[in-house]
Amino acid sequence: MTQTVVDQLRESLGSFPVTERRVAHRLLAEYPMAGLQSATDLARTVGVSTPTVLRMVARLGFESYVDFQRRLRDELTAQLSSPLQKPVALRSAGKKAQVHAHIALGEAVARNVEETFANLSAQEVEQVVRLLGDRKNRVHMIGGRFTDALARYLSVQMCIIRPGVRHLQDQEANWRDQLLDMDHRDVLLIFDIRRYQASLLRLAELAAAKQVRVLLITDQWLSPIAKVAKHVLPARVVVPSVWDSSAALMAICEALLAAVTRDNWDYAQKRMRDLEQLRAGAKA
Amino acid sequence: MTQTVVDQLRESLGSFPVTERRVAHRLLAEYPMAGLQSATDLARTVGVSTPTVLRMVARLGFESYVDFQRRLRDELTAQLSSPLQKPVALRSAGKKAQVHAHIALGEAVARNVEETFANLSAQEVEQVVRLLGDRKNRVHMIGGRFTDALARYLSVQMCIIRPGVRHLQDQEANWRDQLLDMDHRDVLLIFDIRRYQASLLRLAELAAAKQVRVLLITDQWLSPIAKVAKHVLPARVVVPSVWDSSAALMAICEALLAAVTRDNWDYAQKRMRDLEQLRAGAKA
DNA sequence: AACCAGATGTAACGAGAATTACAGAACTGA
DNA sequence: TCAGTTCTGTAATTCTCGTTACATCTGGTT
Repeated sequence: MTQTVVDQLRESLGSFPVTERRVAHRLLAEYPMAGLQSATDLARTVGVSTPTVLRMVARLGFESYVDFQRRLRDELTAQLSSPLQKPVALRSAGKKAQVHAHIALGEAVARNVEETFANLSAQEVEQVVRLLGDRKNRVHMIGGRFTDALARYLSVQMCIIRPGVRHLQDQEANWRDQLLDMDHRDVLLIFDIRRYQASLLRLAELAAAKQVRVLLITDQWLSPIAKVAKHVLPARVVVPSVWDSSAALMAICEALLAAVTRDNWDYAQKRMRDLEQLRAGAKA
Repeated sequence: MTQTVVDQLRESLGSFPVTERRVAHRLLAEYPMAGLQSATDLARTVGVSTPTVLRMVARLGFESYVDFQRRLRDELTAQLSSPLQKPVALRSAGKKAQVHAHIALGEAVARNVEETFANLSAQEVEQVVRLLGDRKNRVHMIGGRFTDALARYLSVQMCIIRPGVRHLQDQEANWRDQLLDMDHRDVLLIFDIRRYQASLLRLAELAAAKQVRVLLITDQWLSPIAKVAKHVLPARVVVPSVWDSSAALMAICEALLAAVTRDNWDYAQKRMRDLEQLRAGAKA
């Protein structure tokens, strides 16, 4: 947007005829709502005729009054997009918790995410990011029964910004084969929350024995895999539900992804462009 | 002002008929600008008829559409009067943001989750829960490139507490076949955030045409699927990263799962016990 | 004093809007 | 599956609004 309507108004208002200037002033005084009424209404409140309003708008360089209003709306949406919309209170609920159980859960998740990040070691995060971002490393990801979705989620996105990333099938028979070719240049990212899965522990131990760097994303009580992992990132998972929440784990994934992307931005950007082209080519 | 229009919308939206609800959602998504257009324009962008918009406004208790618009304007002026006019400062952090960028992201995710739940309609959540919990319905889930992990996540867990839940393969050829057997007893839960996937829209349209109840979990700008969906649950996805965050979507999943589990607790508990036994048997 | 140009309002026009009535479609519960 | 009810879009109506042409007025100039 080259210049906002207010600026235009202030600037050229001086050269306007009296009545039109009055309109401009009203507009500035009640900006921008005054301009979202009908031209007739605006004219009435200012005490001039409708055409005067229209002429003023035309003098500003707009094709029509509708044009002018559209412009105002666009400006407003741009401004409103960020600072407004703050969620109403929300904490107040209290006894209503029963009625709106889902709200309580949402609160809990938000709190979990906060606490999770407050408890993360900045250094550890950095080191994990470096391992995942280093293209000399091959990266493998896997998760448990529920958390495997996270391994998928992260691997799909990580694949976009760098090569050598794969999601391991959680069939034990499958990853046994994969393990064969792994060595100290491999990184294995495992997701494991309670109830911890024995098969994953076996995998982690075997991998560690082969000098594979094992990274673990787990709950606050730490999966036994922590014992063989090079880095551990714990998250809060408790919510008022029968189930645990993996949302904080996902937030960690997203933080890692954001960091890796940022640290390898030049490379990633180029790669993403190439991918776009490939895809576009496939469609044509 | 007793109650803002947004509140009214969120509160009563759940008891609205489908098309009117769609209007309400668009209104919430682009609040309040969407309501300052002409009713006809709004109707067009939502894909319903003008009278539907007017009926929705009437249902909210307004005398006329003009009345409604006046109210919106008044609210806006009240809000705009002081605290705005300045484009978001917020950046203040500066270099510290660089060092602990992951913390900033965590904060943003937490905030997103809060706002997401604050903006959900309790009724709509309930209705979705009922649809997903009703064992007479077959339930299908699918997501887009990134969000499909969520579809997987939720389906895996939902499978545990009730039968008839499946995750659709996101290959277009695959779900085309599945669609053949769907009818009014089926529920299709779709995840779709920007950039919205054309294939999912096709799926949703075909399904809706076959009387399948389409549920949509999307971002705050609403996937075009909203036009054919029976229920829409929007989430905040913006974080300080190149990527969008799906964490709030996951929180919604978990809220839904918690509610469905609670509402069918007797059945679910029994089923889970049976599953345990089966698994123990397999191991022995 | 007469004239002229820009400014302003009045009135008529036409487009598009809100509103209403109605008929067909979809949904609900037996 | 079928009746009764609720939704929803179509189409006709009415009204308001933006737009335009024109007449009046004002102030400054010859």
